[in-house]
Amino acid sequence: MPRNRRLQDREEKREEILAVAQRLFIDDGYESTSMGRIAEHAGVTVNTIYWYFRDKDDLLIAVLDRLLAEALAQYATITDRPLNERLLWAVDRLERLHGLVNTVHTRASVSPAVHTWHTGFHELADSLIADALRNAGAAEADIPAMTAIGTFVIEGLLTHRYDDADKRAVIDLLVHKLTTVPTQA
Amino acid sequence: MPRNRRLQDREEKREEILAVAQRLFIDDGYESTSMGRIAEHAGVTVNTIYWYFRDKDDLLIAVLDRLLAEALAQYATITDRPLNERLLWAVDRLERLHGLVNTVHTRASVSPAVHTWHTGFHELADSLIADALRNAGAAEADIPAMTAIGTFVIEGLLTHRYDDADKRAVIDLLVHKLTTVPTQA
DNA sequence: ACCTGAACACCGTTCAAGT
DNA sequence: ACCTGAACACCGTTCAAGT
Repeated sequence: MPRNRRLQDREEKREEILAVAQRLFIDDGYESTSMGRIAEHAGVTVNTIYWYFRDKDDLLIAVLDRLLAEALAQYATITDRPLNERLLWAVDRLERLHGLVNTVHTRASVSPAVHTWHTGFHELADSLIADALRNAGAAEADIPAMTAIGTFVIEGLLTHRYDDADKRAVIDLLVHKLTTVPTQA
Repeated sequence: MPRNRRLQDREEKREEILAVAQRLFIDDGYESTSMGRIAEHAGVTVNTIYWYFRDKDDLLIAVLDRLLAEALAQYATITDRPLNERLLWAVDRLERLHGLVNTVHTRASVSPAVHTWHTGFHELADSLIADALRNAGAAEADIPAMTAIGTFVIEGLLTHRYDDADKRAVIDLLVHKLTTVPTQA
């Protein structure tokens, strides 16, 4: 089957470039990683990368999709844990990627493709957080604003570095304040 | 007074470059603004910029200090307003600069000078928010975590675009939840 | 279909040379 | 002290040419 063999080779090569790009983007940062270095580590010429990917942002999006799929698969295994545990898990899980969070924000303002990915990502993240808040008993009217706050706190904990105790304190306080009914002091 | 004349000229030239850089950084973004375009708009050669500033990050920091001083001066005039009004003011005031927020985060991981500026900025912002929370009657033990949450929500509202009604909803909910004493539902 | 060598336009930065 | 012309090493991307 030459047709299948070909297709598999193509997929393998693409995957290899992707794996190299992912490692370099995470370890050294998107900006500090030149197409030349990716090519070098993958054992190809720069132009070859452009055969498999439209441009550097397209490569970034492919890496992001790869990471997102992996994270979602893992998240599915802990959906029964309490809300604060799940948020802490998400922050710990995504902490290695904090550089990419910034990169997405930066590139989204320049690349329409990254902007689209970013929008889609937040729709997904928002629906996950909204579901979690509903399960934790939050008032329906407050869900959209609460979801935004949850997203911002996760992003904030990712992009600014906090130690484990502080992360837990922030998340516990947030969940406690958001999911209990307030009465004026 | 040739000495003073000289000093004034120098200060004027520096200010002119700075003003051009600030406008271009805000309007077009830090990455999209080349040193060449700044020089062109300021009517000098690229090398001249390097006479007044160490490098592009140093220029960025000078712009940030300029913007911060201006914002702080304006903030001083509204310190008597309630907490949610002040937070909303800050978001509206800084919204034009949302691109620079990202830029600071990106450059902080590459330039030690920007990293130092970013750290100093957050110390200042944290102390302002902590004071505001104390005045609003927040429990002392919760202040650090609350301050982090406040910072993250402001940054989130800046970097993701929300319309006025949504911004207000998020801030009002946040302030309400943080500054009232909760009791279990 | 897949890959390359060589070029393109651009970038931030430097340096010897001028005044 | 201040400014320039010209260069440097690098960047993402393209293209004609090969197989």
